[in-house]
Amino acid sequence: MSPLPKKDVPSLVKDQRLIDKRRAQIVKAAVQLFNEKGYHKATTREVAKASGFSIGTLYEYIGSKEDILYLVCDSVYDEVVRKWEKLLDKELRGMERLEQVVEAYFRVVDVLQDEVLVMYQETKSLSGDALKYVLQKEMRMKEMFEVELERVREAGLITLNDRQVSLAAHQILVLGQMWTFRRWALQKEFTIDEYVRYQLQQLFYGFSVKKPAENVES
Amino acid sequence: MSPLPKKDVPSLVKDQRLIDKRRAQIVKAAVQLFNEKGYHKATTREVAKASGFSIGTLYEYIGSKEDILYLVCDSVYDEVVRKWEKLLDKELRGMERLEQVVEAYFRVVDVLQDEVLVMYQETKSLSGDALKYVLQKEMRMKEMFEVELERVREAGLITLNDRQVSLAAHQILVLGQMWTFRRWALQKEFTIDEYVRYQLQQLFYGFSVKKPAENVES
Amino acid sequence: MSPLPKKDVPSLVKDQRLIDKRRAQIVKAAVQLFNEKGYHKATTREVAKASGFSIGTLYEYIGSKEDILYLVCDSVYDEVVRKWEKLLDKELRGMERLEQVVEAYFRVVDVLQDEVLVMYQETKSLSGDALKYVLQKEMRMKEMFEVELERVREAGLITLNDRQVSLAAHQILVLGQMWTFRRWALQKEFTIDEYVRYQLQQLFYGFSVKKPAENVES
Amino acid sequence: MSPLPKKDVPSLVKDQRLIDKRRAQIVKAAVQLFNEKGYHKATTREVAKASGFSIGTLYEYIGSKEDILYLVCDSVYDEVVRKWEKLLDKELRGMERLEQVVEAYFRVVDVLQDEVLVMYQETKSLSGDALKYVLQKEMRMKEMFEVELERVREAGLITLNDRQVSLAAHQILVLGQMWTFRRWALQKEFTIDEYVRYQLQQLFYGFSVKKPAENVES
DNA sequence: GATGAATGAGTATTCATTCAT
DNA sequence: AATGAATGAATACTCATTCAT
Repeated sequence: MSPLPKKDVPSLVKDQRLIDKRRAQIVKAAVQLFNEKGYHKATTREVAKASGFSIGTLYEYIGSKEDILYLVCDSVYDEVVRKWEKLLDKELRGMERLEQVVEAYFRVVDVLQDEVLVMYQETKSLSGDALKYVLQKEMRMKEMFEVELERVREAGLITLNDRQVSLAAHQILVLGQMWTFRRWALQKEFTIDEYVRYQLQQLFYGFSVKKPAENVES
Repeated sequence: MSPLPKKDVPSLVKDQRLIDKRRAQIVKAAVQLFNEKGYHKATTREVAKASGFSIGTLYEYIGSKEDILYLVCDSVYDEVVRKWEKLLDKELRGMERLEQVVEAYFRVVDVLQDEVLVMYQETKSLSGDALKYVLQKEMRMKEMFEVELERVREAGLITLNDRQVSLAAHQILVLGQMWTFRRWALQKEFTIDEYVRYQLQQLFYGFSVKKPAENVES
Repeated sequence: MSPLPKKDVPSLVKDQRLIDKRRAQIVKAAVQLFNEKGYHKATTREVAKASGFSIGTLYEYIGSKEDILYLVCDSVYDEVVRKWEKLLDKELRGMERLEQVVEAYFRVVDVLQDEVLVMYQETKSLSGDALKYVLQKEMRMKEMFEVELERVREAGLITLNDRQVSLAAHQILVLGQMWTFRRWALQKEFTIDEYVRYQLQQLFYGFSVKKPAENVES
Repeated sequence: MSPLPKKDVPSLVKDQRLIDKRRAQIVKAAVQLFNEKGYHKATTREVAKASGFSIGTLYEYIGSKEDILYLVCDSVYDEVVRKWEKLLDKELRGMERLEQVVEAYFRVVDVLQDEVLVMYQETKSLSGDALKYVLQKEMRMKEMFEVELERVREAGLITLNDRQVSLAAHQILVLGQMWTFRRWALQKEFTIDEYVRYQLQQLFYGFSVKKPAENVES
């Protein structure tokens, strides 16, 4: 898929190599900080310090505090997708492929917990273009699940209509995020392995209703 | 169920009737404001003004800005439960009962969208006791769903183990909240009626897998 | 001596008997409060509460917070003088009379420690007329000592010129106050009895220089 | 004598040279301001403005308003001692030495009137450690006088017991401060030269009682 | 490119005072 | 006379951002 356009984050520095390096430092520091205290309570000074340079230098690589948040959200998305694709075995087909796609996503979220949580909870603090771009990435991810669901539907393995497929794609996305934003409860009850197993079961078979009452969807 | 303990919010005013009235005004104003700009960007002066009184008066009824957020979260929970219980038809049994419980919850969330969204997104900004009390209320709601699920399980209508029941309860809760925090996408695609129908379908029957691959849970 | 004019403190209440009673309550409460936290850190609400009535009632008897301080300073002075005069034995004459006058003053200060300390430390927070009236009372007290000193000088018992007499009167006044404002140190080292004894000795005989070097005052 | 420990006043600025310079500005401005309106009525913005920089800059060099007061008290003490020591002629001995010590102290107080007055009147507004450290400096000064008094006593020039020496040291300290806190009266009546002369006379010889009545101290 | 001192608009909170009941 | 709810000016302190070195 074609990479989505990114919001332009201004920098006073010319060397693109350096910009990338410094911004990686910033994102790493910011993720940790935002996790601990939240975006609003973290100060730019703290981000600079945690990034390993001065406040002045920080502002050589960003235009505003919000840019930091944008960089975080943007790069978290990229990393999730990168790691996720790495996990996929291209050979699988059918339900197994779908299972694998979902499981891999959940496992990446587990590994990038802090990152995903921050992106998830603070995205709403973005404004204007930044928000637009990040939501586009959200939608792009959702579409990836949609594509997979359509594939199994075309193979005749599931019987969902278009709208149900779309909703299911949202659902998968949210169930991954849920592993982070409800971790205060879920991670006391379940390991990631259990979470993957039970959620797959739930997604595929629901409550395992024994004697289907009337089918809700005619 | 016994009402959960509440955090003590200090007030300089003695008349409890008046306190309740003013705090209701505050909560109403705060919900709207926090929805528009978020908890952190809303100022106490704005809350006071939107509540219809001066900043000084606001502080006669709360001890700190965080108290406002606590009042919002606490009262939203109470209102959700109150409205929800009102919708329930006590006559129903079995899967129909469960269906109704979930549907009623989704519909209440739809009606109280702004309130639920604020509670949902800003709870994390609470600290100390306030956070503890609000999370207790979250857990209490989850337990309500758990009880319903156990009931149908005991009736032999579904085949989930204890942990799956717990997870499913979390899930129902989150699917309600999801209707608010993804409304930017979902509410463009679905009406609340559709959302209810599809999510019930999904919860009960999953993807309607045609030829069950190997069952994930042995 | 003719009573000095007092600053007019406005009251909405007509009954002078009641005014006096309430103001006595206010002064008593204020002295304690100002001692604990100082005039600026004590709030009018606290004064009202400690006085035994509401903030509204407080303002029926005073016009402003500063009036409270004025009432305190004014009444402390009056009480010091009243108690002091009570202690004096009118029969004494000469140095014994002077000794007694000073000793009685020190002892009254000791009894009214909290009151004197507040008056002493917070007088400077008064403004305009209030300050003027209180300083007049200070001067009046100083003059009382001056009169006594002049009396013994006229009896030929001491050899001080007019200016020295005036300074000595200031000194006596300050030595009394010093017992309160340095109590954190003095009252660990001395009892009031000792303080009286040593200060009288010092006032009358100085350092007990053995072989008077050249006399400083020709 | 070993310098007393100082309370740590936090600064966001790293250059110690600059910190010292800016704090000197702050102290100078604060002394003037506190003299005019008192510590409580002076605002931090006023201090900043009078210091020649913005409120933000002020807070780069202090942690709280109280720190300003602490800096004032602390530096006033240091300056008094510094200036005082400069005035002392190390050659003098005996009563002349004592006379000189006291006189020099009074003269320094006269020069640093505003500073001493502020320190004197506002010290009580300090809390916790700050107060502790400032009172330690007070005690240190008192001990300096004590040492001098003991020296002349050992030379057999005066006949005071240990406790009288201690009290006399307090007294000298207070007589210096008195020149500032009663300046509204004293400085109308006396020049500093007169004040020095009369107070020395008083300290050394008391009221010049002609025919010692009974000696107070046996 | 890096630094960090300077800036000042912005914000939560307090508290003396008023006034309707 | 007494009450206490309402008011809003005032104030300490923060922090994103700039810019001279």
